[in-house]
Amino acid sequence: MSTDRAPEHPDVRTITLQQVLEALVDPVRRSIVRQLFRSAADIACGAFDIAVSKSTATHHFRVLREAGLIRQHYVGTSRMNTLRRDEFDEVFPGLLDALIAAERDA
Amino acid sequence: MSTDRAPEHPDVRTITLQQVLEALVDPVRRSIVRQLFRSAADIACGAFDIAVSKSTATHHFRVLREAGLIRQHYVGTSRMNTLRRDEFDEVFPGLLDALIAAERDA
DNA sequence: TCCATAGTACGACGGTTGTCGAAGTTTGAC
DNA sequence: GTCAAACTTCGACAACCGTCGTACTATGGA
Repeated sequence: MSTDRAPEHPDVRTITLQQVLEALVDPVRRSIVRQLFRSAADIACGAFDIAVSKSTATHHFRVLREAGLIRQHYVGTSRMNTLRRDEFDEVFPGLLDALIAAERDA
Repeated sequence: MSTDRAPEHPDVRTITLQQVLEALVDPVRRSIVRQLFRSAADIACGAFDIAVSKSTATHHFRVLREAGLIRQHYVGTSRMNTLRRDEFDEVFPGLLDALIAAERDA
């Protein structure tokens, strides 16, 4: 009975720098963003290389989504993740690139 | 008896992005950085427009100093603060500008 | 229908951090 | 030498955050 499984995605223009920094100060969440940044395709929650439990991972994805950094949609039982790169860059120009560049070899 | 009042200033090249983000995720510390960014001259600790007690301010300045963002030196009883902008930009190119731009009207 | 897979929701717990006040130190001015 | 100004240091306290396990839901395949 198709419940609404589509999560809320905020308009990036309503996101504050405070939210973005709170999201990206966590190394696990930064790792998720880096993996998305490097990947051409979307990545399922379970396919990330992160060293935390599933419930913790769910928490991190929610924080990233609410900070306007990622978009999520279901494919079967898998939740796919995309970086909202272009939208984000319009509101915070240069920020994502500078952050990624700062950890190029991580 | 001139005790050594010169505080430790880390080489910016040894600073991690993690440290920088932990420093800048705090709105009070970001406000300090913004005020320094806009000012041509150095600013004494007591001359900043921040809404915290002196002991809390001391704490914030230490965090910023240890994150390689500011340089401090005494002039009389006043501790003057400078943004280590050029050095910082070399290690984290574009980051400071992007962050300042994101809160241009704050 | 039954079950495995993929995630989410909900407490709970522990460590970290921002905050303050009180007390101490250093400097410069009178 | 005395005193005020400018910070720092040192606990203490409260709030927040990342973490986990357990229980739950939804989907798709056998």
